[in-house]
Amino acid sequence: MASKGEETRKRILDTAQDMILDHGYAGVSIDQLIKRLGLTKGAFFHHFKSKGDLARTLIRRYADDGVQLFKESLARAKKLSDDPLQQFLILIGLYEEIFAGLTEPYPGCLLASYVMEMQQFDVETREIINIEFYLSRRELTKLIGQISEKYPPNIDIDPVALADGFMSLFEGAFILSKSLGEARITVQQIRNYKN
Amino acid sequence: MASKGEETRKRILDTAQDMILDHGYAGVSIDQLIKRLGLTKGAFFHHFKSKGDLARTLIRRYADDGVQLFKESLARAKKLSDDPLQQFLILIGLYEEIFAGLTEPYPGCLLASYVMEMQQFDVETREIINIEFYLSRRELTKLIGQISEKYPPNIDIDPVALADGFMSLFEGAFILSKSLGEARITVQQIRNYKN
DNA sequence: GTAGATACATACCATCCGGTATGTTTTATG
DNA sequence: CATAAAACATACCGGATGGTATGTATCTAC
Repeated sequence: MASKGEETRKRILDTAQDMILDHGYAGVSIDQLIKRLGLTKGAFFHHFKSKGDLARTLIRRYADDGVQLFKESLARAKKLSDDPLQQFLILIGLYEEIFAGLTEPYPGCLLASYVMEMQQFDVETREIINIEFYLSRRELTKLIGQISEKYPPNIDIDPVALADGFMSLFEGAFILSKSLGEARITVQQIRNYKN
Repeated sequence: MASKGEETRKRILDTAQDMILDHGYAGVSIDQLIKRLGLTKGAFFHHFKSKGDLARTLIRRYADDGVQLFKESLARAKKLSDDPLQQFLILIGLYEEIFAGLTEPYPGCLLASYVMEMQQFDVETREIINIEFYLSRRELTKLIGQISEKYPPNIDIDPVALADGFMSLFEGAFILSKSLGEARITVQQIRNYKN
């Protein structure tokens, strides 16, 4: 079992993430955060040496979780099919499942949230964001490349642009869903787009 | 010609928008803003009665400009063709032109920026954002509906979902372009998606 | 030209902010 | 059970923040 300290640290991270997705990073003060947690300044600064440290830790965790989820999902997809197109469709299906299971107050993407106030963060934090996007792009491009090799499209395509398009659709859906309430359909819509 | 006061007011709005797109709304203080403008507190609070007033005015202007641009572009498209599909493609082309003309430090969308710290704003400000998205969705849905009537698709589609998909792609492209530098290709990519 | 409105500047304030110094309690370990 | 480290609490600080009160210059209209 996790020690008391680690548990508190996790609680801080979780609550901070919730609040940042609603108010933005600069819009969340440490005072507000610890008040909601029922903690004190001493407790917070015992776990994080600054607010920027919290921001870095938070986005690193988010990015790492995202990478792991992608790896696991891709592994599952590869186990279920040898065909790259089928793998891609399964992959999307798995993500669809996850987002369909989420309750109404739609969370949003922490990466996008950070990007919107990029200049607020130090270089290291910004680097984490960039790496995450480049990584996603690379993996998606690889998959799409495999698909277009096996199923030569009638029009010539740019796998990188297609990967970007997919990611854009993904991130944009978060924005819409937040302002309109629900847009999970969009994720499902992607499947129609593929051919 | 605009009076001196109106000019200053416009300068405040323009500079504020620039700064908010880089630092987020909460990340921009009035002190920082007026310092960059070479103004004083008195000047600012003469033009806006609070920071929230600035936020509201700013997003209203942005939304109104967006609506007008859409109307003008659609009118131009309708003048150039009677076919709804062609109109849609021309419309996209016009937007593509605009974004292709922008210089490297990619601005971003103020609406998306606000959405990321939605709880920071009063109900009226949030309402402006919601209305803007609903309006865009309605207009796009109408257009797509006309297209699918004239060119019955081989799979049955949901015009609303397609409109959402388009908007998502649009908004998401802003995020990617901001974190990776350039993604205007994505806009062009949309054209391939249509058929 | 002068009265009033508009457009700014100056000085100030209460509160909040991130951060620190220092204390107290709890927990793990020998 | 003693002890030290870890986990938290309390109290405080300098500066930033949004906002106000009040003054002054500039412009406009009669």
